[in-house]
Amino acid sequence: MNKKSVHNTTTKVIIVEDNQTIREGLTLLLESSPGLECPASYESCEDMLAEVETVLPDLILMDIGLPGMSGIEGIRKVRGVQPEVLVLMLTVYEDNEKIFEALCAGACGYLVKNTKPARLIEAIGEAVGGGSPMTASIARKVVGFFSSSGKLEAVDDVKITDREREILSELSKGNSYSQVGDALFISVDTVRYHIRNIYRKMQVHSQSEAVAKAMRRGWI
Amino acid sequence: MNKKSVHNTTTKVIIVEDNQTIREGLTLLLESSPGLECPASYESCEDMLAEVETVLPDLILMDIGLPGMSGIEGIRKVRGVQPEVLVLMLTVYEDNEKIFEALCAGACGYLVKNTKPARLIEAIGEAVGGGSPMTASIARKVVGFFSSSGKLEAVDDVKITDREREILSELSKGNSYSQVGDALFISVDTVRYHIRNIYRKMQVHSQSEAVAKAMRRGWI
DNA sequence: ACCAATACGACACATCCATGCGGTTGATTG
DNA sequence: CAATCAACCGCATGGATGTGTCGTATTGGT
Repeated sequence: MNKKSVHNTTTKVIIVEDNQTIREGLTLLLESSPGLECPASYESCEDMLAEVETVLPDLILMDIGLPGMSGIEGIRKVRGVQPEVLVLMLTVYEDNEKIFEALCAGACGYLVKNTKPARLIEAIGEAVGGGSPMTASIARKVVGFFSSSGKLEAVDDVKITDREREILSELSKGNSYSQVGDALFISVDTVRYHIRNIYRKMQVHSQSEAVAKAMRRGWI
Repeated sequence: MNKKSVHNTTTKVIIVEDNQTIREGLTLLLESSPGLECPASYESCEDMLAEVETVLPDLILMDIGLPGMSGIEGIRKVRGVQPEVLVLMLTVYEDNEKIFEALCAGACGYLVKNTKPARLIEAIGEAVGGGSPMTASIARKVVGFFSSSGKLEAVDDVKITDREREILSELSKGNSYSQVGDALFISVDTVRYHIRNIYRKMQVHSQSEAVAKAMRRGWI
């Protein structure tokens, strides 16, 4: 929580958007909305980053396709110096890659540029209130990421036992067979036994391959 | 797209909820909403699964804490037989684990039980329309998952070279030193050389540990 | 011109791994 | 009760790995 927001009730929103028309339109919209103010707007992340520590915004409306530093990189940079600031993407990109890059970088919401003014104001309120505004289709993509990762790497019908998972986990920590045996209170030969079964089930022939595959499948 | 939904404009919503009062209240709400119908409701996943293939619902309102099979397991089961069906969670649980399990299992949205009737009806429309309705705080948790995974594992200042990354990648595919050498057109001993450097930089002493660590750091 | 970093190559050797074979025990399930 | 399965244990062996030490070549930077 920064000092400014304690002392006033308005939410400071700044804009990073290279298109001047859009930028000015947004500024007007924000300024005409009760509870919001727009103390500054920028046409590049570099400009924004130069001032962000004096302006201390509560929320940043961020474009992606910008001259110089991309909006994605801008998120990382600004959250490096102002970890509490909220970043709301407002862009034309609706492809998975951009969406996930932005969210991984720390954006708290993602809107597309044809969003109606009223919805945008509402979304800013949502973000400030602890939510993550997204368009319907983007929300579905985000949620869909989990159900696809739930399937993970189309597991070809193999199941691994708890014990085998433990063994793999120990191997991934760099333990040798005998160390794994000590850790799990079994003999080296039993470790071998389990690893044989793991290799057979996963159709691999080395520790590294087994560990890598297991990690991609979310087993360890 | 199932046959039924082609021939009528109403959305079939069924309910799985063990509390009779809530179940009946929801049924009334759905039936009184234009465009929605509620042909059936169940107090357990088992009951629902027995009829779902004849009822052919468009959407399922699903609780989690149920007698017998949990709602989470119910999602997996029902999507096994009806992959197109939408599942909207309606539960009291708001902890990360339940949320992510449900989404991984294939739920398309997640609401909590104190949701207002009007919002619930709206959410059903959103889900049918290709969205993923969630409460604000749950949306933030979902998005927060990405930003935390984006950080990966705090890297203790080490960098590996492109060549070293290639080597690790080959090892993770299960290739032996000589196979890696063949793949990258270098000798086995050079592979050894690179692996020595990798081990030194990462402070590990086995392939598995190196591969696991590299994957957690997003290097491969 | 020199230094540091990177990539490449070679030899040696103790240890570890992958895989073959053979077993026993207990719990679950048809 | 027989069958299955997970977990447990042992032994043998060729080949792979981890680590030591020694080189050369190229490249980018001060």
